[in-house]
Amino acid sequence: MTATRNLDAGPSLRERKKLRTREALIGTALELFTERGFDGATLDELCEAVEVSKRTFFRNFASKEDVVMAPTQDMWAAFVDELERRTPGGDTLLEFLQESLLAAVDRMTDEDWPSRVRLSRRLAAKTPSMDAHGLHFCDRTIRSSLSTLHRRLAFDEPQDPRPRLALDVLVAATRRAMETWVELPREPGRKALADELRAVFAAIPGTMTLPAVPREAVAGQIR
Amino acid sequence: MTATRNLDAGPSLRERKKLRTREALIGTALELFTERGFDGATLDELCEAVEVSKRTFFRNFASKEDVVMAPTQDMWAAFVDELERRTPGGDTLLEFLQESLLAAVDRMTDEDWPSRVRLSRRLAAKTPSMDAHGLHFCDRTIRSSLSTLHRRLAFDEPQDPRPRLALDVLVAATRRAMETWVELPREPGRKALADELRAVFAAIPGTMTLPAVPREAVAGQIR
DNA sequence: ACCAATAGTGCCACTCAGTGGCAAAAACCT
DNA sequence: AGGTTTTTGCCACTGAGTGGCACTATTGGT
Repeated sequence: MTATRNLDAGPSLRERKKLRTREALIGTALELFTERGFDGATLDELCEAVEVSKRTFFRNFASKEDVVMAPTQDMWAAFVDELERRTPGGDTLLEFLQESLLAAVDRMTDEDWPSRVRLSRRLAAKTPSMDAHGLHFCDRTIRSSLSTLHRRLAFDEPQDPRPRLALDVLVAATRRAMETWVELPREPGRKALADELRAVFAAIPGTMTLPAVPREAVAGQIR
Repeated sequence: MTATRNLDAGPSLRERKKLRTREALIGTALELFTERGFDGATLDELCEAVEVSKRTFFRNFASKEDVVMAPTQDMWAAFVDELERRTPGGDTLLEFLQESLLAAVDRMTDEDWPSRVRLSRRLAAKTPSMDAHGLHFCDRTIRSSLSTLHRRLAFDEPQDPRPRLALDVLVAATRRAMETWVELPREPGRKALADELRAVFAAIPGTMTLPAVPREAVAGQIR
């Protein structure tokens, strides 16, 4: 008479097992690709290392790029979720988005999330197709967030491009913050990433008014 | 005694021939993919239609996506070129970037550039891998523009994220403008695109201060 | 007009990402 | 235990992209 788990929750054995192979695929992929390069290792090799069929890989991930992007995607998923839950505190939309993203980063409690993101971003920097995949995922996140915003917030006109631009600014700032965070020495964690994010966020308003000052033209003059 | 074309310029016969097959590939690709879908037509079919070997295709374009993106890429290349040539008129960086982009659009004099871009963008909207490719190209453009800006303009600190954010904003605004331009009726031309761009550019400053107003919470309340 | 150098092309075989179908196995629920 | 469902493995297949080599066309010099 095995205990029925109708209501008492807890993920089923099946689900845990699936999660475990998923995690194994992500971890091994990051190791393997970091070691031999994204193009230097084939999917067959990865699947052999994890002892899983290629078919199973594609039931977990949409593409070879996808598995590497998983850590970053977790963060963006949490961000969208935060947008869904939080109520804006009477400030500007941009501040609301920033708070939501910081909250999302704060939810990435998995111990080796930072190091995985770092490996992932470094790979993306070297592999065009992976970077493209990441960009496209950001774009999908923007669209999904946009519909959430339109559902939960009140805007004057439905065609206003400003909410969308605000999301683009947020994503750009985040990418920028990650870029510098990845290069930081001593493998910093979530906290340091949050600091980088706040620093870039603080620079946003000044972006609009930044003057364009040409370098002394004479300096380049001949003779 | 064939005329030697040492100095008298003009593209050589070889170059013109190459250009012609390149144009043929772009035009036929847009037709074919629009008709049967990006994934519905294979490269072999395209090559057969243009009477060119697949090998030749890949000498002209880096990927299947690349050929479709060519028209948009032309515009961004002109933009980078404008950044190189123009001198900022004492305004803000963002205005300088906007002027440069409008100038680039103005240089797209090829008669069927607008319709090609339209087809291209519509395909990208339906094909994730193509959209990703386009995004990645925008990112490459940003990086290239950034180094041009750092060379030609004077910024206080080299690590300042604001120039980069400004470029991100420009690209986001441009994508947004194109999105609505593509959906316009009656197949408008460059002029209409410039108008859309100006409209979105005008909305940029307001993006920073756009308030986040929650929809009446009671509306969603149960009972 | 002819020739040597060079750029561009076609063809062929190959690797590898990604997909569909079906049968085997594992986990689930009485 | 037994019947159901979910997950996996295997196999064959399509199609993108690459490398190599021989072939042709263009070019510039003589």
